[in-house]
Amino acid sequence: MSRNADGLSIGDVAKATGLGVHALRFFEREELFIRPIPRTAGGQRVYEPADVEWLLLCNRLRESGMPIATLKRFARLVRSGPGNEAERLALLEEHERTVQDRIANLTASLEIIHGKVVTYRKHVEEGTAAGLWSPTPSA
Amino acid sequence: MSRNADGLSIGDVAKATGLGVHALRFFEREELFIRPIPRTAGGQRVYEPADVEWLLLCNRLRESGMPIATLKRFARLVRSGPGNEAERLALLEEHERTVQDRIANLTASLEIIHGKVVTYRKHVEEGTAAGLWSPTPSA
DNA sequence: TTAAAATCTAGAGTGCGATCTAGGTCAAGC
DNA sequence: GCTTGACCTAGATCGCACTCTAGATTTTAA
Repeated sequence: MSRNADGLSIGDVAKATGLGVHALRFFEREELFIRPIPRTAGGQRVYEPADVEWLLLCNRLRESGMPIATLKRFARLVRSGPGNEAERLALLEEHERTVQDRIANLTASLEIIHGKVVTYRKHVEEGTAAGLWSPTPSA
Repeated sequence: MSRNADGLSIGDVAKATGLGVHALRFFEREELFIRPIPRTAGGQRVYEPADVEWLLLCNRLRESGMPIATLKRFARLVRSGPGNEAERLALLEEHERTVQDRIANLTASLEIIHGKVVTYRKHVEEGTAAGLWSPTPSA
């Protein structure tokens, strides 16, 4: 489908990134691309593979919890070209720390959840009730 | 603050759980407690320590991504008393898998982000530009 | 050539999870 | 007794990130 010679339609990009055409138009309105997306004579967007690559990174950043506002700052830095690499680095390092913290926090929660699972498993297998929640706490 | 003999005010519980009085009232409307919270003659909520313990677990479950709807199902199971431990276990096991997946996914994203960080760090230190995003992808 | 599928814009709507507002009532300390 | 701060209800509002609608236009395939 779509356009010749590396020209990708919005539908192609949606398929390649999992993002959905509405989301892609939303991304453009929010200035999350690293360049203005050109149009055909008829006004339809023409992407290229590098846009897809960028969107795949965006997906990773979003999945790892980066807010749109931060992604927008990063896109703006990239869009404005060479010379601000230290700023881009600082932004990515900050996000890296955030993700590390998030993983640590999730791991801590996981241990607690796993503890509950073990307790319930033992109870279900053996018929004891120690350590389980009862509907009337102390009263 | 508060009431005598283990009776905790909503403000006490807010402090103890970090949840905020609005959130606590919201939780009650949503039936996320494991028992009906009693009131003073004047109509003010009276919590006890076991409610705080429950809320701390709720915090862990929420932080680890459990939706309110699922938490509500879990609370309903606990509220309805002994006999459904196998269901509670199934719910917790399912959530445990979800959290494990989430950690794996975050870890994968972290590796990619770290790769970018390393690339940018090298660039900033050495002044090369290989592997960095430029504003006009291929054109 | 023409029908069907994809795309366009601007703007409204959705879902989640709180969070706040308004207009009071209750309770603790001086 | 009175002030001050905490608390009450019901319902509105918010922030985020999409997601969809409507109605028109463009593109592709038969």
